[in-house]
Amino acid sequence: MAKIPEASRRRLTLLAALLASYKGEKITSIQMQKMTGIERALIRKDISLTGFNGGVSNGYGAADLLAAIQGRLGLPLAGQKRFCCIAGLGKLGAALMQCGIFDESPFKIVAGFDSRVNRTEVLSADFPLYPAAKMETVIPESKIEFAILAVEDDQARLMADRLATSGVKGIVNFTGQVLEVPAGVVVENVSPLLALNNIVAAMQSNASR
Amino acid sequence: MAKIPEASRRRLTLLAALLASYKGEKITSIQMQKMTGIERALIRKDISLTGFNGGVSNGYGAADLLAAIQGRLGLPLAGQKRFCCIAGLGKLGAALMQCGIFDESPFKIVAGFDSRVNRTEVLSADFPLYPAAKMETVIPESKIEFAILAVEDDQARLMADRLATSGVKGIVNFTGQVLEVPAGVVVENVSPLLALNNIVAAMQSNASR
DNA sequence: GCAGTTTTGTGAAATATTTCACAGGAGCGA
DNA sequence: TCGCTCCTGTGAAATATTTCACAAAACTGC
Repeated sequence: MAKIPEASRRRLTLLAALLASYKGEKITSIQMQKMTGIERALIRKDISLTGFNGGVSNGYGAADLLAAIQGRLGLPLAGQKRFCCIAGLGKLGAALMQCGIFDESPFKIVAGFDSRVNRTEVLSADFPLYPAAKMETVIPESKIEFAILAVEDDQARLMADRLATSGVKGIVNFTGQVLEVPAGVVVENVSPLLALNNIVAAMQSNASR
Repeated sequence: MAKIPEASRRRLTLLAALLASYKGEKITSIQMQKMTGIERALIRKDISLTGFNGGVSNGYGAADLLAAIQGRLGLPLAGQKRFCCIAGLGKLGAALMQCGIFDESPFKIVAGFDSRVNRTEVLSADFPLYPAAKMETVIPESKIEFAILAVEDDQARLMADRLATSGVKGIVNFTGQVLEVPAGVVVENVSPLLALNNIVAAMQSNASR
């Protein structure tokens, strides 16, 4: 089966998110266009990349379509657990670990790290918190695949290195730093500042159309 | 001047982030490739879209290149202030407003909103916090252009609507919901869950290459 | 069951993006 | 200054992506 281009992958993940919270039984490409802003012909092309073929002239079965996308992209299903850690337990890292965002998801946080011992001792969570020095042993032992990076900017690259060295395969990067990681490690940048800059750039571009 | 395609824009914003923290005077496309993973020919093409022409055979002047990218994309400079608000003052929203991430940036948070009055009264910040009912008046009055959306998923769409109606032009979406916004409003999705899904999808794709 | 309407799935055409490859400018060491 | 090296800037070629457009499939109302 051919590889799915990055742009299609991102659209499909977005569609999966949409479908996961969609309440109806059937959904058409027109409705999805309205909700996501993606051109409907493109939505159909993307869906065809998954091999799904259940959209029989009056829309797609939402649940089946979601399953097809998840299957083709290899997205984890609700029942599964894939292990994550949080690196950096400052305000933001602590909030991410406490806010319950991962509770219903297939991603489970099983460790937190901070280089300041007082953070790991003052905070509490329903998974263990370690000093950063333990990263290299805890990550492989706990089979941690992903990390949420929420350290201060000046530690970002060092920590990313250490996460990668420890075996982490994906990093959600909340810092403003651009991370240089070994091949095979995937970084997703979600820095609010970068996001705002992307928004400003998009606005300019729309304006001068 | 021609419009810059979205993919190029995103790469350029990333390069801008890279350059903003770059310590050297000169930088080559090869170094930038190493740090960002973007093919160097593509980096040069992207730079040429900005009209910058100062890369004289031994690399680009980092500061000049940064200025050129910022100028072409219309990114705000360090001295400027563009006003933002935070909608949703739960754990995550409160952390975002307190963690100081915007302090040195051209984005300034000037208001926080929550539909639960006790949140706006218990929390404190160096800008005012309002009940959500005040959004429609405060946003235009304070000339707020951007919002950080950190409400619970079940309120996400409603709040996004209200932000857009109030005149917000860009939303950084921390919720897991896909937002349907009027034309002219730009959404940047930074949900950690969506990010993790994107990472998983990318990993699969790299694996089966 | 039939005519009308809606929507999918998909080749083919139209665009857009990325990669290639190389001329030419600039630094460097002797 | 010369020869060597490194790097940019950019047409042209190679790919990839998106849009178009339409046949075929399935509901709807009568």
